Amino acid sequence: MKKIVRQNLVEEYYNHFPLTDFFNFDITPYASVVQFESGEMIMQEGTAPAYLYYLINGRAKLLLSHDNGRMSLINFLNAPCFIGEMELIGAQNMSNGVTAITICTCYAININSSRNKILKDVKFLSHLCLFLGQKAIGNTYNYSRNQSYPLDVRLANFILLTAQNGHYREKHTESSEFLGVTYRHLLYVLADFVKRGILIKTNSGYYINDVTYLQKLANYETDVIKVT
Amino acid sequence: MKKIVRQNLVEEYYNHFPLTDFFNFDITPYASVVQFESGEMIMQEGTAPAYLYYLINGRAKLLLSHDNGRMSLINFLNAPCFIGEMELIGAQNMSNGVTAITICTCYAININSSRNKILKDVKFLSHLCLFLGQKAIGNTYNYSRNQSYPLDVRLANFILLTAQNGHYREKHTESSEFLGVTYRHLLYVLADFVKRGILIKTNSGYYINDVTYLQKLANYETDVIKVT
DNA sequence: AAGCTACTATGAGAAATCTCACATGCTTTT
DNA sequence: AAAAGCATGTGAGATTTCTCATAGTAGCTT
Repeated sequence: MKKIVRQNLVEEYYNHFPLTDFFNFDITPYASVVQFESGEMIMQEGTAPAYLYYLINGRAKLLLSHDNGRMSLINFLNAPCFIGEMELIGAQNMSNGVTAITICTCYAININSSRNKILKDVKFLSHLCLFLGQKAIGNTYNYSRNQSYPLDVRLANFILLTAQNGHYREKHTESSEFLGVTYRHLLYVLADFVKRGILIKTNSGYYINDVTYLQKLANYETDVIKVT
Repeated sequence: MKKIVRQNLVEEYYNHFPLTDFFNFDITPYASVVQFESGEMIMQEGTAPAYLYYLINGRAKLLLSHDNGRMSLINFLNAPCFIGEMELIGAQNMSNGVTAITICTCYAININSSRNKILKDVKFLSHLCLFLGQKAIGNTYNYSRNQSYPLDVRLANFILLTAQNGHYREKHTESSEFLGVTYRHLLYVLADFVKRGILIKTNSGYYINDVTYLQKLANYETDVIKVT
């Protein structure tokens, strides 16, 4: 986590993403602008987070570790989005793990010093309710949408979400678990993508050769498929 | 919607489910206790709801109608649970449809007269955040759990959720859509359940012959399945 | 009465997906 | 150095699920 201190840069963020509008009191003494590198851990699972983050730029993933020490990907977090809000309001006792996929720029709000003020701030609570509500709606939409689609569609989505610089390099074991299919089958479909010229296999993963087609697949409209 | 007026009954509800604890002001002038019959519409889709409900007993289903006039089942609502909270906070402009599955007892809070007070009440907003957060967590858990399981498991769950008095009588077209499988395949699996003696076909639906087995299936533990 | 739509129902073959079995390479443990 | 654990890869056969085709029934329309 790198704190951004260049004053003019910080001001610019505040201008574009007016965090101050979320609170009835002055939040700036408690907040700073921070950045996480791609792959860096934003929240460690099981620990009580010290900050409430508000992701203003970037993409992260939400992880859950099982008893056997395995990690599984639960969901993606896209800006703009709170991180750590569940723990803050106590909906969750143990925090989930969150890792940056791309570079993530966030407001970091120190909880310890401001918790009482925050949790009694009508403006903030309203915003949080709205955020949680919309997230729930989005999730529901996504889930019910996903469930109907065969793996190639979901995989296309997944690749687009996790790839960086046109390069997909997730572990097959983790992907297959997240996508709810067998490792074996995932490999079949990946091989099929390669055969179709959508992906190109590299020694460290897969290179996206035909983004357009991948996007078409991901957006999945019956018509599109019929044509293919 | 039937309003419950017998004073001692109303008091009993308030004692068991202290709605008053959700607010910093006295909500009772705005609230009443109401009951919906099984199958009765609790919220009509597309209309601005007049009440915020808090379901204290019963089970309902959340519906969404498509452009073509078709309804699809999105989710189940189990007590205790808010109904209409998304519309209240403005996370959703058009309300979803909600229909009672079993008899549903709710607190009905008149929105028009109390909206301003409610939306500025810290206590209520905190509770709502907590509710929304926990619901989101539950949903996520459910969805990621479901996606991995074959139809028989999900169907077992679905039957248990929708059946009344041991009788399952959903329309196959709607069920198959909700479960994300073909009509054809749903019938196969239902037929299989009948063959296995779990269900018994009646002229109006299916009678649950072996609840225990259905529950085992629904809870799906690898061990259980291995044995079968 | 004929036609239309929607739900139910069943059969047969195809496609998607799973299970199991086995081989390889890379790390970590012993 | 051997053993064990884990991710990758591939093959073959089994199971689940889909597609398509066909029919019957009920209600509604014309």
